[in-house]
Order: sequence, then structure tokens, then C-alpha cells
Amino acid sequence: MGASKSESFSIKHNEPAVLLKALSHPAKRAIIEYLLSVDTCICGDIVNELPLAQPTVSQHLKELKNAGLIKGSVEGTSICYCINEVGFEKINTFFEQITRHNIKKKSECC
Amino acid sequence: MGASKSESFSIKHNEPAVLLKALSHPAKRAIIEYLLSVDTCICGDIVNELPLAQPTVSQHLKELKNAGLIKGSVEGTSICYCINEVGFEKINTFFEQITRHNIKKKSECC
DNA sequence: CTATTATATTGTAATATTGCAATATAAAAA
DNA sequence: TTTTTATATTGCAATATTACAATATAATAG
Repeated sequence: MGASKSESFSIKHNEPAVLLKALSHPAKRAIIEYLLSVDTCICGDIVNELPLAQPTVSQHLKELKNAGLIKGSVEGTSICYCINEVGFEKINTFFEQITRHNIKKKSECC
Repeated sequence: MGASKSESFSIKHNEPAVLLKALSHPAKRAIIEYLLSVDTCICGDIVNELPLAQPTVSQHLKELKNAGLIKGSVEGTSICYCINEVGFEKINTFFEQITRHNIKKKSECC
């Protein structure tokens, strides 16, 4: 009856899951890609760059920050956001583990 | 007004996004982890292993297959599923690109 | 053919996510 | 202090996702 049985499952890889989920969302990925593309750190430029309202962008930034994919620092009235390498390193580690496991069992069926 | 402005954004990395989204879901990740943990290929064992009903597992398997993360082959009445390395390689490539980009700009702000 | 076993599909209820208008907050400028 | 500028929060409507019961399909066994 209904959605989300999240609690029933191992939280072993929960942190990577948060990162992956964030990156799988088009708007969030667009924000990440924009952050990767600009040399200097930006703030409300994202609102001008993407077809999203300010509150929407603000919320995505908050979630990306909570996930550990971006960092933000206050600069006067504006806030400067940039990529947080730590989050991406965590994803890499997660996938390295999976890939190692995977290669070991490679092509045993199907 | 409402959710999902997916169309508005670049589909450049859409395929990786599908993979990431699948992996970010607890039940789907549990299925993947189970598939990684067993030596031989399995089928309806997943239903016994996870706290999910058969139709639910079936649907997740379908989506994982469409995403390119698993493969399935018919064996009599049952169907044998296993990891599809191709999908994981695509994710790896996607992250290598991002990481390369990322390291180049490392710590320029915040 | 009928029964059994294994999986897929359909329909639907419960829940989660997304996006934004309206509003609030915070810092600097006037 | 008032205004301006930049961002965050709240509340809600629209949409998407999830899970499962009921049912359908497919292959094999008898």
C-alpha cells in the first residue's frame, strides 16, 4: 500500500544513494554542470541560466549542499556556490567497490 | 505548477542519469547488491530475499533491465537475471569526465 | 488438455517529489 | 531607518513514483 519501503533496506550505501539521486535529477544535474563549466564561483547566476524560478533553484542548491555535492560561502548579500569534491570522491569510491565486485563475477550467466 | 521540467534540460547525460536514478532507489540498489553477492544467476530468489511482493520485484527488474544495469535470459519457466557490466561502465565513464573537470577547477572558491 | 510454476501486466491507492507564488530574512546602500 | 538586492522558507498544487492485489501470460509437467 503506497510508496517508499526505504527503511526496510540496508543503509550501508545510503550516503552514495543520496548523491546519486541528486545527480539523477535533471535540474540538479544542470546546476552541477553549470558549476563545473564556470571558472569563478557563482550564486544567483544559476537563476538566470536555468529555466527555473528563484525559489526552485534555492531549494535544489540546499539539497545539493546537504548531499555534499556543493559548497556555499556568504559574500555580502550573495552566496557563492561551488563544487564540493568530497561528494564526488565518495561516489567514485562507491563505484570502484561495485566495479571490483562486478568484474570478479563477470559474465557468469546470461 | 507541478513537477518535472526534465524536457527543459540538456539530455547530454540523460543515459547516465537513468542509471544513477535506478541505483539511488533503495529497493533497486538492494536487488543490485544481491545480484552482486550471489555467484550463480538468480531469478525469483529476489522475491524471497527482499521484503517486497513479486509484482514489485518484477517491476524493478524491468526498470533495471531498461536502464541497462542488468540482463535477463529465459531458462525454462524461470528467468535468470544478472549484472550488465555495460551499464556500470557507462556510469564510470560519466564520473571520470566529471571528476577530470572537477579536479582542474579544484578549490577555486568557498 | 489441465495443473503447476514462474514471471509479467494492469489498475489503483499511498506516498514522494517538484516547482513556484507569496512571504520572510539578511546584508549592504542610500 | 528605509530601500534595495540576494537568497531562503512556507504552503500548496501538479506530477511522478512506488507497492501491491488481481489477473494475465508462458513454459513445462502430468
